[in-house]
Amino acid sequence: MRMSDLVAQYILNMLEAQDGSAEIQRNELAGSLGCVPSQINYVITSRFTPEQGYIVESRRGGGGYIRISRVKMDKGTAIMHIVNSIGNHLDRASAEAMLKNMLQQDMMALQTAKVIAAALSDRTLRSVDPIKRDELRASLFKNMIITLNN
Amino acid sequence: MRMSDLVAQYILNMLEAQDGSAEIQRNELAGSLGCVPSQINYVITSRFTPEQGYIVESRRGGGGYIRISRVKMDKGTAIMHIVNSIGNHLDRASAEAMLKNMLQQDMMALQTAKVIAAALSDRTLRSVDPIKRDELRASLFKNMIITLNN
DNA sequence: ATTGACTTTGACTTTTACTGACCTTGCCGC
DNA sequence: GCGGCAAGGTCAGTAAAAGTCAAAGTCAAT
Repeated sequence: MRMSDLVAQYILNMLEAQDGSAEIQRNELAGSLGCVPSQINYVITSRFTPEQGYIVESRRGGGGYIRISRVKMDKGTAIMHIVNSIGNHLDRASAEAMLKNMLQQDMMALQTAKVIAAALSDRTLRSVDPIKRDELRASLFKNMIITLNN
Repeated sequence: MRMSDLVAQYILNMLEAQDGSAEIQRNELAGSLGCVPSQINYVITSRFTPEQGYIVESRRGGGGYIRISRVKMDKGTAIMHIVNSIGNHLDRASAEAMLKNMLQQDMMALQTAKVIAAALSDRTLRSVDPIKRDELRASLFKNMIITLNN
């Protein structure tokens, strides 16, 4: 079995045992599984993405950690469908349309929708090269709406 | 648990119990929590900054003290104050500190704070050149929180 | 044999926490 | 005023994490 699969399996087991939330220490886990620490990062960025329904938070420094949580699927399948339909680019008009739709379906509060719309506006993103802008918008949109489930 | 979290927790409890104002004695607190006195300063400078909505006053010498108080303002004023205090750059740590404070002061719903945090995280902004990232973060933060006014 | 996607690695970076030696300030008794 | 004790302040150095990135390796499909 590949090292990356072992690491992923370990995290999945932990999520299973702990109600969808796992907190690990990178160096410790790497040590106990016998791999280099950066392998953990690789596994996380390749297998625990928003597209796959996970939220990852971390902190450096003494007593640091990496926390991985699985989004709850019950009410949230609609959100996962949306996240997966987006791809790597998202233009402003599409983003706004999706947002309007989600609001109409009561998938979020009005205040939340306004905040998201502000983040995705061209005005906010004007410092970003237009070529990169839609890529960033996709990332922003996905990462923001995935939090709505938890 | 980290020592710094213990100290912070102690102070927060005191603020909670005493209507937003806490007075401590540095050496005494360090002694009772089992850390060196300068740890208290570390915690105060890293977690009870003006940016995070606190005012700290102190006096040396016999009968010295450190007083920490939470500043309170009405929501609209506070938002304007925060927006104005942010220049063209905003690093991740400051952004998180401000957000945490706004949440604690009930300036937004938890869901909203989560969405904003997701937008400001280094993970979401990964595709942006680190030099430009803080500039973008400032823009995102300001534009998002300004919508909370209406 | 070549390609290209995925994996593995380790050197280097950044962030956060903790500590102790030394500094400054205020109070008090003489 | 002066000296001494009793606070708190500063700062630089060390340690303890996690993050980044590019080079090298693997392997299946062509």
